[in-house]
Amino acid sequence: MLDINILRSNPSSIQENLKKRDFLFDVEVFNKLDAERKKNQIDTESLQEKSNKIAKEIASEKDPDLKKNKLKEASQISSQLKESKIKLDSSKLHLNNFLLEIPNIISEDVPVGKSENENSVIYEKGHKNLFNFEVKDHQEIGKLLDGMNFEESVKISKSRFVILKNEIAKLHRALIQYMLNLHTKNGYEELYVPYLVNSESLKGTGQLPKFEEDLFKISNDNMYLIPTAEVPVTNIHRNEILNSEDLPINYVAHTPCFRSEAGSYGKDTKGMIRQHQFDKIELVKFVHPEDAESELEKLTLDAESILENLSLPYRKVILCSGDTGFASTKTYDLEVWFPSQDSYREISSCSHFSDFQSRRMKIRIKQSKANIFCHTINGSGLAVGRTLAAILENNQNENGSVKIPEVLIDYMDGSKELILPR
RNA sequence: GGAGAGGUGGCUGAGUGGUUGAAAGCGCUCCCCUGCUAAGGGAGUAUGUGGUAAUCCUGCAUCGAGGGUUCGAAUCCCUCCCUCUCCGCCA
Repeated sequence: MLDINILRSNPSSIQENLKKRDFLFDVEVFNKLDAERKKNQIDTESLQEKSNKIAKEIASEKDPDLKKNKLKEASQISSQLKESKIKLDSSKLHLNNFLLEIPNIISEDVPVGKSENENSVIYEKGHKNLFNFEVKDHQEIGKLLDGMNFEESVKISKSRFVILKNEIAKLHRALIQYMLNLHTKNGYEELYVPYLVNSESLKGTGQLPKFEEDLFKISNDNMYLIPTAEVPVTNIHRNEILNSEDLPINYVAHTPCFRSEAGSYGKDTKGMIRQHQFDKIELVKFVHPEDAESELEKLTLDAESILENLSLPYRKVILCSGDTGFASTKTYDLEVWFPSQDSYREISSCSHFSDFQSRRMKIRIKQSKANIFCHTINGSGLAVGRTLAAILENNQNENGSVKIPEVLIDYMDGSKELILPR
């Protein structure tokens, strides 16, 4: 949610900025809604004042006749007040709904563009293996190793789920352990959090009200499966006033993530790239606004360190304005190399939300004068399923066996290679 | 799931229809006094949102959340959420 005071004082700059997203901020509609709200609020509050005053007078009025008159008057005010409140509530609701649908403003250093084609690569890192044989994709390797099954999961669930087995299931687990250990060593506090959250939490981080169709909702309760650990972790401090000496707060959490993937029916139908359920390690920071830029860089580096240590080739991309998410002011994507697709694919998305989320969630920083909203930053560190798939593809041998990255060998009880079953 | 008790400011804790945004204590901040320390005295100490250019002034709201009754609700009624105790069930 944007600062309503800026919308009032400088609507054209906001409008200009949001054009970069192809979002039309309708100033006229806004002004109309805000003026309506203002009028109703002033009306209601002055009636309320009158009502409060006369109620006090009644309490101390001794003369029975005067008291009777005042009661009559008070009764009239009260019914006017009731009507006025109804109007006020409705105008507040309209204004609020309007505000909730406005995306965050785009940071000045974000390139302007319409779609992901206009994202710009900052750098590429790591060595792409030059395979002297025809590379297999990860699902084929998974099958050869008897570690990945997409048919059984359809039977027990539906498409876009996977069953991992044996050494691949273990590698999946090893990745989680490894990532959590590295991040906690780098100063992130580890959390275990609920996978079901209420709608307030989703509103706080920005998934609701706009993106309900991307979520799985529990039918017998007003709860949703989390689409990312960002939701429970960021909402930990909802409605809180933080002490500035406690900042930055750094959290890391591993959770499964559930996404309906509505609207992506044709995309990535094979393999583990796009699933309804996947595991992810999420990094979340609560920071002072002044530190936000540098903290985003830090967090992105922390996510990158996993890719580096796993020796996976990747690149860092800054998303253009049109591809930057609703709540974000600036986003870096980390994309890992998939040799079977001859392309890079997103494996982490590191975003600075400025005070967009904290304003919705009312997360403030204690100041001597007026409290300010803190800034939130988060990113994957990393998506586990995609990391697994990337290792299988990048580390494959001709027969389908796979070299285990050095740093994971201990986590695999000393195994250096995933070998084909006999 | 059943029975009962309860949710008040940073904390403890009064308050059962009318100057209660809220007593008192603790904590915290500032000032005074006391040649250190200890003790004492005084003042202040929530959040949000309006009117405003304004940290001055001032209105309104907030005693778990949302409704209702009433001229007036922290106090009465309803629904929901949460906490505690006992019982049942259970990874």
